[in-house]
Amino acid sequence: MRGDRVDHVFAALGDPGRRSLVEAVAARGTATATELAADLPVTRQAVAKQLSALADAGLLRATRAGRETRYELTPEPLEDAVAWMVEVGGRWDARLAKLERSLEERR
Amino acid sequence: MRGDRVDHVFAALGDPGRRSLVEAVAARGTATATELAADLPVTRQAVAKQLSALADAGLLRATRAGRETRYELTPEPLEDAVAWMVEVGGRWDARLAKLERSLEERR
DNA sequence: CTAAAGTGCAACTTGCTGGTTGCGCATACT
DNA sequence: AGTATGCGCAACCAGCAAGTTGCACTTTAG
Repeated sequence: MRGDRVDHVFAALGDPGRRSLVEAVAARGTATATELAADLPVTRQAVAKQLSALADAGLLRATRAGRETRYELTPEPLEDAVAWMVEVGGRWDARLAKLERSLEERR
Repeated sequence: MRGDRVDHVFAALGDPGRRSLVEAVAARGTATATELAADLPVTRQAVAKQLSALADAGLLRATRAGRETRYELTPEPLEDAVAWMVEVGGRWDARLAKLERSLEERR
């Protein structure tokens, strides 16, 4: 069921640190834990844990290449989250309603 | 800053209980803490706390009428969250990119 | 006027979660 | 071969956040 997946997505995106990690990965296209940790005031393991959590939520995909593991964005779950938002808010907000229609066109 | 607001929104929606509260309020149009708590296995105060948190995030609006406080949905912050998602995922996902354009039209 | 309904505030408990440190293992460099 | 780099796992710590209980305050009802 999809509602379950949305749960994980929102939970994952709930943490500001994880959100900025998603942004960073999206900006670079691909990244490793040590790369990202270099620009952050936290340990590599902390970043690795968060990346792992994001991967569990389906937002990132991990690919091991040699001795490094590169992460890349998998934006499909974001669609589900967006769908939830426009579904809940669509009746109460004109712009969200418009997006809702725009989303349903493609179903 | 609006990114700050998005932070609060995602944090608020990160909790499954709060998300279902938002759904419940949206479904009823308007609701009070005791009303919602009646259908849940938690205390009224717990619900009240969550509603208060959602109100702080800007997702709900509280209106005191007599001895009861009714909450209603204010979906504007959802737009910001959607905007963040399509902005991050737009380059990697055709459907999100389409939504991004659809969103920018209205700016 | 008295009782009940509805709410808010505050203190306390508890489980989760993000972070750290300390390893051990695999892969690349020289 | 030997060293350095990168990663994952596990244990541990500290803070937060969700929930509960208890109480006081206001508004409606009888």
